Amino acid sequence: MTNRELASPKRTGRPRNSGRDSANPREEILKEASRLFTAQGVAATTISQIAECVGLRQSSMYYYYKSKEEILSALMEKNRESLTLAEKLLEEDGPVAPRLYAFLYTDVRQLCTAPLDFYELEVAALAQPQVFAGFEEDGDKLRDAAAQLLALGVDSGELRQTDPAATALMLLSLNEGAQHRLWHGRRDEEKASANSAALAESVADYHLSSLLADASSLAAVREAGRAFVTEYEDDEPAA
Amino acid sequence: MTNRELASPKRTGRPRNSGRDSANPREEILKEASRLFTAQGVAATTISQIAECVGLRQSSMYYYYKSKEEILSALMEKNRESLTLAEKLLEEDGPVAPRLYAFLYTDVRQLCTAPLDFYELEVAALAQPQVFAGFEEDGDKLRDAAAQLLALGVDSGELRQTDPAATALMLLSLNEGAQHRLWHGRRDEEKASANSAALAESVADYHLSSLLADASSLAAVREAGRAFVTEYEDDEPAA
DNA sequence: ATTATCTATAGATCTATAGATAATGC
DNA sequence: ATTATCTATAGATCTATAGATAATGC
Repeated sequence: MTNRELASPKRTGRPRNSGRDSANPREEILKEASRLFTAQGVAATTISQIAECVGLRQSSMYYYYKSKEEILSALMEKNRESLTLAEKLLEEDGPVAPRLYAFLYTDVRQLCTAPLDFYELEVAALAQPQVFAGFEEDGDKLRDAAAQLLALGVDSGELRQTDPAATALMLLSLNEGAQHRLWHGRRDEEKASANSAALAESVADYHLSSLLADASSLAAVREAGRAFVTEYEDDEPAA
Repeated sequence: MTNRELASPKRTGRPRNSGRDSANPREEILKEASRLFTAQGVAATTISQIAECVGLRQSSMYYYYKSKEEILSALMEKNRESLTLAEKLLEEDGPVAPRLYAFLYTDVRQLCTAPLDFYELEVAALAQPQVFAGFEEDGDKLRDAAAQLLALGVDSGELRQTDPAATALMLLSLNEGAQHRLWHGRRDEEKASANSAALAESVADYHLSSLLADASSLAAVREAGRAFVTEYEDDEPAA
């Protein structure tokens, strides 16, 4: 509010009618777009609505993004993090269960703090197959990584006997379902972020209760898993 | 194909341009609509497209449904069955675990064989709050029923110690997430229906592995649970 | 001169209504 | 006469482009 004068030291270009200004319009468009997409659904949201929220005229949006699909593509890029973590975790040594815990915890957190409900992205991908090429492929890779972790754990005896591929589907289905519940009830941005950590822990606990051969080891697995999580969190600089 | 003459013994009203005919246009519209909604998303589907698939002109759709929202409301009615089952199961006597199994199994099956991906309904509900009044309410009731079953099982010692309300969320999240995965990969109607029974069993097994105090009782619980399922399936006449 | 915005608008849908029409029913 | 469809179309959006304009930069 009060930073309007401070933050705009003589910007170039014609001023906005709305008076509002932005240091990084591309980012602000993504932010408002994801808010509207979540509140109304992607298809029900128009370029005009996004423009209005940002403080621009409808046609000025085309200076930044040529279409709604370009906005979605940009948002998608932010949804690809847990795959790299999963692949790193596969290469670690030592017990599997804590790595599985870390994977599950991080996946839920990432889904919950991503800029857009995962299901909305999926539906958008349906309508625009060519734009969203890598999308399905990433999903397959994530499922494979989870299945590999599970297979390792079954072999080592840490996890009870299950079919890794089928169980990987259970893992990812619950993660996404849980994510969706959090998003769907979302009105309060702050609260959702706080809740995402608690939710991620509940989900990871639930999975390991189902999977561990020795249920009494849960507490120790959880603690070791958390160590991985903080380690990898520190790797990436805070956004 | 060859039943065209047999099936249309002198119908009243102006004939369709398309030549095609239908004994129950309202039902056929719902069928084609849900097919298109699933393939493209609700918002991306137009009345014209539905009309074309049914073999009608766009404006003739208004003879049956006044808007896309009316079509959605009609589809929603078919998504309300597992709530009644859950409430019946709460009133049964005897061990809780088999009842929980039956509830979970039936919920997944119902979600998978419903005419529309549950998430699509939710997004539609967002956009049309007044039309979809009872929708959120039904979801709350279902969650409460699941929590009550869990609480009973924890009290009786059949299930391990958990927070019933939080765990109920896990149950329903996985069910919906699993349902969504099946729908999303859907091209082949026949196959999806066959898979839904296998998926429902996997999901119910996974949950009970997580929840049972004594993991070795799973096989017995599954069998007792199946008995409930067939009992209640026989109650309702086949659609 | 460059940049970021604006206004105006053509064209493409999509919705929803009015009124005509082609069957059967009586 | 009744029913189920049709054709035609007004009105409401929404998209996407062309070209003008109001700042700063040099």
